[in-house]
Amino acid sequence: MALTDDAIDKIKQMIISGRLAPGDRLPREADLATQLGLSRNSLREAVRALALINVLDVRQGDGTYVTSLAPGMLTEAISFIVDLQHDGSVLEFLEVRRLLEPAATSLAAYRMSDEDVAGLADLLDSLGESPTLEALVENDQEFHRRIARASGNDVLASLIESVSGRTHRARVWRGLTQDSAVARTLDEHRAIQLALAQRQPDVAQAYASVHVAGVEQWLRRTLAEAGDQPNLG
Amino acid sequence: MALTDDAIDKIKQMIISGRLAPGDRLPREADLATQLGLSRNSLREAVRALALINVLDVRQGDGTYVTSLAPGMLTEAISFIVDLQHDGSVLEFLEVRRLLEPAATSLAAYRMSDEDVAGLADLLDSLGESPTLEALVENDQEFHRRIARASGNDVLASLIESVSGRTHRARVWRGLTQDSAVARTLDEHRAIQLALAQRQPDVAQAYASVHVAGVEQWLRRTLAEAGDQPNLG
DNA sequence: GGGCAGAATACATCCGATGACTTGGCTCGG
DNA sequence: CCGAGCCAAGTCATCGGATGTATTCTGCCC
Repeated sequence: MALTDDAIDKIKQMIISGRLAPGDRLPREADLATQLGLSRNSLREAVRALALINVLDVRQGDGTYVTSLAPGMLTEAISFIVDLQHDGSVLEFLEVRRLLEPAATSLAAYRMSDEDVAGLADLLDSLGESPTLEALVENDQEFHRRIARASGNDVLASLIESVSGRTHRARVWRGLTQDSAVARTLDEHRAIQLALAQRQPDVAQAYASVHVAGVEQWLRRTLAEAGDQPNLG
Repeated sequence: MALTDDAIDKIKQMIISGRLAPGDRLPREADLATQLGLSRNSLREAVRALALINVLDVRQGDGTYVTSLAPGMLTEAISFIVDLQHDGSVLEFLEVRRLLEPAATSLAAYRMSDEDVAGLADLLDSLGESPTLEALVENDQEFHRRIARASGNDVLASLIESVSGRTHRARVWRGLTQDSAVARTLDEHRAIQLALAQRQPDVAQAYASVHVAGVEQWLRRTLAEAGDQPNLG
């Protein structure tokens, strides 16, 4: 079907060409439809599709706007797609995460501000003695999110956040079934934070590698033992 | 707006839960609309949005199907989003590519079949003596695509393909403005192929790093000299 | 058995109408 | 003069139905 797809492409081109800048408001549905030579319904399908991947922001009663288009917007969109991957590819996502996370951690050792490094320690402290598994995983995600952001590369941070979401359930599962996992996670977080504080990129990177590889190895072993995959959902 | 968004989410959940498996055909628009309790128009918006990111495959006169959902489908969807990033983030994409590409090349040194390694040599040979810039870039992309695929990690391959698309224009630009770039690219490709053939992961990885870093450094220098960004479009 | 015409099926597109939400201005009381 | 609340305009949300178009299947004809 050419018509609606054309519309999607035209809007995309308007943005790429700069005719529509981030924050700009689009013409009314009716006007834009006329402009592009199609009906309002067809245009709406195009707009909806672009809104799903966060390119457009539709506000009822107000209008439709172009989003910031910052790399950060990649996260949600990619996460949506990533959610649909089957469990069979969790290992692949973990493998990718093992490539990205240490790199980001290394960069963060150079670039993270002293305040933010201290903030990481506070974050870890906030967990208390015997946190719930839920709180732990939440804390885990926030810890890595902050480090990814501190890498100074928004694209990298977005990708990490996206693929991490996919491995989330695996981490919960591990916490439930492997007693030592919780303590080990906490220890490794401490070690990473310390390396960041001491501005040792290589050490921070190594700990990050170990950290992700731990989950990966556990999952590999679990899958091999079980003979098939655990229900990660 | 809850209604259409709900529909998107419901379809997504049907897929995640397994009620809709890859390859399955969805009920007719009218039926599904009734099932989900909304009008055909609204449903169509939801379907269109999911089709844009390759989750659904709509065939006029036939029906709507769930795609394979293989990690490979990530590529097109992510590329679409990546296309919309502004030139300012090209460096960030290159930085990420510099993380992923060497890793994939290293893996390929272990996993690529002998035939495929030989095929890489053929691919490079096919360029001839003095290729056009267009042919070179095309050849360049195919070369890296094959290596990425050979990593055995489809998620990794998809991500590489996505971010590489974004750096494509930068590479063309470099070929146009830096005389030595063409010869250097060819040399580095040869070196990577050779390392793969000799099953030297570390060497292959190093050359891949150098290869990407070359573009990156050139772009950094160019941006610094120009004081602003070249028009990469 | 093969090919073609036509029916059946399903998506594509459009139109017009009505509802719902947001914003901003305007009125009115303090 | 200022603020609260009301009101109207603008815009998207949703619907139902009608018509066009592409694909597939079926059955007839050769």
